[in-house]
Amino acid sequence: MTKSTVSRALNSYPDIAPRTRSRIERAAAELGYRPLSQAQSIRTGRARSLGFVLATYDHDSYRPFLAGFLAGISRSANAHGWDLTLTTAASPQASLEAISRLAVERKADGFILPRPEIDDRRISLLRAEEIPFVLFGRNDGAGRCAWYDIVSEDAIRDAVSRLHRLGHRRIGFVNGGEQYCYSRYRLQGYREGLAACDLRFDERLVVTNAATSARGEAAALQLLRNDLPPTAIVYAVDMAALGLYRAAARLRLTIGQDISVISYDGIPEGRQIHPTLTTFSVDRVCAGERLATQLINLIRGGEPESLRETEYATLIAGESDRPPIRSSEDFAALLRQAMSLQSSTRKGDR
Amino acid sequence: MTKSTVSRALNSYPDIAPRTRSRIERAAAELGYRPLSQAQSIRTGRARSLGFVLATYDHDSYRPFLAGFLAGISRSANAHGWDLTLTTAASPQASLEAISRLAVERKADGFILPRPEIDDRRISLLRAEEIPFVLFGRNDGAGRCAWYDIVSEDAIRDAVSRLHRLGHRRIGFVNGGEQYCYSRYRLQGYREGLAACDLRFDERLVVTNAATSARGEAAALQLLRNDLPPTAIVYAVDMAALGLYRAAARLRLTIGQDISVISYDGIPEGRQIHPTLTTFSVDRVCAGERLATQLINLIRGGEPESLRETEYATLIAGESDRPPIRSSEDFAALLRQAMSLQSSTRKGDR
DNA sequence: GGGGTTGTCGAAACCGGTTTCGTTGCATAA
DNA sequence: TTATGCAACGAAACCGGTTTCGACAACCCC
Repeated sequence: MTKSTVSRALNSYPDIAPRTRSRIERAAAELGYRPLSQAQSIRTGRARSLGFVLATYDHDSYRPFLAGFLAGISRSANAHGWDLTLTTAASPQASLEAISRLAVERKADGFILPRPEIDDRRISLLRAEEIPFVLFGRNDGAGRCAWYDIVSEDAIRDAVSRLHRLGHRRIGFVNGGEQYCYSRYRLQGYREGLAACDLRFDERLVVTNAATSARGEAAALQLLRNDLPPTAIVYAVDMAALGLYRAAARLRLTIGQDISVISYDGIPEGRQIHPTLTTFSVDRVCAGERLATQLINLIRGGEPESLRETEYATLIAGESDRPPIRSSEDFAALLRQAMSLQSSTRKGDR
Repeated sequence: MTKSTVSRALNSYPDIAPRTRSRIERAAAELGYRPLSQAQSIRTGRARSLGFVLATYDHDSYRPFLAGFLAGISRSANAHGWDLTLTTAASPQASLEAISRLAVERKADGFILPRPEIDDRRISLLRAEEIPFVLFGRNDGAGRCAWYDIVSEDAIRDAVSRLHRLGHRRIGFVNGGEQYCYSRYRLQGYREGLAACDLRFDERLVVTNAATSARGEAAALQLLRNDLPPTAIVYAVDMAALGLYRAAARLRLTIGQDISVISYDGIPEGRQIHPTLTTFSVDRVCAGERLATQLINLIRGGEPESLRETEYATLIAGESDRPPIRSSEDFAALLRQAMSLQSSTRKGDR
């Protein structure tokens, strides 16, 4: 019973007799023996660890989810006997360097990449170095990738339909960062929703690049300055939708009455704000779990094409979407009044 | 120039000639050579990695800070050539198991423990196993520990003084979780503040165990039901203070007029809510950096007693603390009216 | 019954380092 | 001049595993 026999038994080599193998396995279980991953690593090159680079320069929107997302990754990784090596990066360049560093130092055998961009340099790097990775989000242009994604286009489409059923006929859309792949899907969902309701696409009702509440507020004001303003707005990102609450407060508008909103993400603040936000919620814990599992399978030699999963967002009905209480024309008149009032009193503020 | 010479040169052994050492160092720099930590680990037992166990069962209050905190840890660790191994735990028991696991598998050489509790089982475990750790927060009962902490008692004391200067004479206090060490310090700060202003401590003005917005809301209602209610409340935790906003909205009170509030933490939501929250902000990035640096020094053999640092919270003045507009008696009358209105309309809500 | 497979395991090399020990050369003291 | 000591380095063992290779016995076939 030498260590070489033990090693081969535990790694399911074919040249170990079934009886020997089970004896070894039993003994290992009794002694609580688990091979040190570092020792394995120097021969195999595998660290049994997943890499995750947290981009601190990225907008805030996923921070509320961070704990849950990490919990999902960690839970799944631990279940397979793997661990999570985390590092942060303050710039896109630093992200790339962090990935390379973790890879050459063999601190991570593969990476989970959140929020893929259209031309994502992380993907080019990882592919060039032949390092396994999974995307949290699809990337159509990237070829054979493994990914997990929420079909946000479905959610946005349903949001439009839902508002239409409530009686809204001018429905705006505030999208997230254009560099991200998700914004294309969500815009597509918005267009699909309009088409399904026989509404015309009007580019004056669309604002993009709003993923923070400040941007979301500016976007709302921009939309509401339209000649024929929307009576409802679909936001692609919850954090931005919170900006609408601020804009509404400024203009003395009541959300759920003067203007409706449905958003996407499911941040906890949406349940606490008044009126509560109707939003499509994403299960980040589950996402983390699935991504970790997929990445481990990929590292073990799975085919990227077979490691693709999608999930649906679930509607959390709040109080922010109600039937319109007036026509778009009347709303326009009200807004003109509110905005002139707003600008004339602004200097007196504070 | 054998590998043993190189190893000793890079690890500053004394039996290497200065000339040889510098030659080796230069060559290593040119080739970009860095010893694999796994290979080192099997002989030295050190993984050059810090452990952090994220407690997902813990209340939400530090989630907004999580990214920043991790960024601080990661930045400092990387600067020293170390890495961060993260895992999550869904229960206190799971926390302990996660710590043991990471330690015996040598995935972490030491741990950063956030939010120490009065009788913290993590501390007993780590001490019993002789594993290095640093606390984010003091723990007077734990003996020779290294820690980094914000002197929150100073902040709370100053909050009381500030409200007193504004004219408030009935000042309530809503504390966080009693099991945590920090709540003792903050209560102490509250008492010091009262003493400095010649105000009497009145236990009816103190609520404890409120670290979430739901609890904070309930705490506010409890305080406002007093015969002589506070015209200002100091909250030990921002998340709980957000609950006061909800309570105020219910009771048709305007924060910064009918009631003032100063809180502690500096969560970003405080800047976005209306009126903006006056709060003492904690620099979590810096905390992470310092903690990681201290832990590395501790692992390298530093004395725990010499690895203790404190920092001050910085006041972020918002609009939530203003002079009282009426006496506590008048406020009590107003509240009685508001509360009866509230309870009679409650059934009609929604 | 002898030679070739096949199944099973031990021995040994190896991974990339660290650490101990022994050797060498040189300076110093006897 | 020779013994002594020390500085500086190489050789080799070691850490805890993995992987290759070879040995041995049992089995099969002719």
